Amino acid sequence: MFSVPTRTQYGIRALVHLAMSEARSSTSAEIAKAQSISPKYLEGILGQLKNSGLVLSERGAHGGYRLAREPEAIRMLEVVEALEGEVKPVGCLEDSVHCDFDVGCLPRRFWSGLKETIDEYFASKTLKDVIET
Amino acid sequence: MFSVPTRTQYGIRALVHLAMSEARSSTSAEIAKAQSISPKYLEGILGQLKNSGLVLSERGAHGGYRLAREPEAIRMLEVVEALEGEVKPVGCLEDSVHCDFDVGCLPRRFWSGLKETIDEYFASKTLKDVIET
DNA sequence: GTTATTCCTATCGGAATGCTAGGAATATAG
DNA sequence: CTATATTCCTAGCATTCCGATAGGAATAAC
Ligand code: FES
Ligand code: FES
Repeated sequence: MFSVPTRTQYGIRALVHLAMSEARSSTSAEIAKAQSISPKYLEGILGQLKNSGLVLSERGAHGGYRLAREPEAIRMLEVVEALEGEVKPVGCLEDSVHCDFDVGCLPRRFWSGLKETIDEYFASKTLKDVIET
Repeated sequence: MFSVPTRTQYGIRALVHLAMSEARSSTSAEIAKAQSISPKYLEGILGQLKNSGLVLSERGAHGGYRLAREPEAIRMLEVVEALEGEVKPVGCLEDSVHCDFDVGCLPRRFWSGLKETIDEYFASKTLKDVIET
């Protein structure tokens, strides 16, 4: 249960790779090979990270990707939200949407607490924490 | 992200229903109607909860389901594991399985910490906590 | 033996996931 | 200016998973 999509796992591995080779920029193909990730698939993932402002890119020969900020300034919550959207255990956590449970929705608070717990974990970790064993 | 399958949501709603009507036993159809859950689908879910020893059942006329223990003795971790299996964010958390990341696997600890965080949340809540607002 | 119920197994449509393909845009090198 | 290296964009596809449904067998009460 709660399995993390490969998209997110790969995205994080890619960021780890970039963090380890800071300064110089790495190409998508290089990262894919080093991390055993399907090259074309990774291209799309890096695109997402770029659109979210987590990495910078340069096109053309000698192009590639590098981190937009230092690892300690990249919160993992940002990363997972960039890759898979907000953590939302159950759909009914949106405002004003309520299930039709007649006696009022008891599980709601339970799920809401779960979301907070997960969000806090992700928010408390930075990319630097991830690469430092 | 991290959306909880309806299977688990329904299972918990069913347990809540049973907890609210303790002592007397409720039929699957009755719970399904009260909770707006597909009746046949719920049958299977209750079967799982029964096989995990969380609810007791009686067959035949006047049969039905009831909690196997009091709500305060039912940890939510047991419930979610009964319904969806162990919380396992990434497959590589199993012992001795290691990804082929060449410089050693840095994200591993990150995922492991996530699993612990989620498990602790579920383990800290009982069914009684869920029904008490 | 009739009725109410749990229990078992099989199946199915639709959505999501993980991945692949092809090529356009863009930058560098020579 | 051309060849090359790279990001970027869009479409499509195979497989798996999810949520749900169907039919009926077993069992217990009355
Ligand atoms: S509002 Fe989510 S189960 Fe009720
Ligand atoms: S052991 Fe899981 S990503 Fe490496």
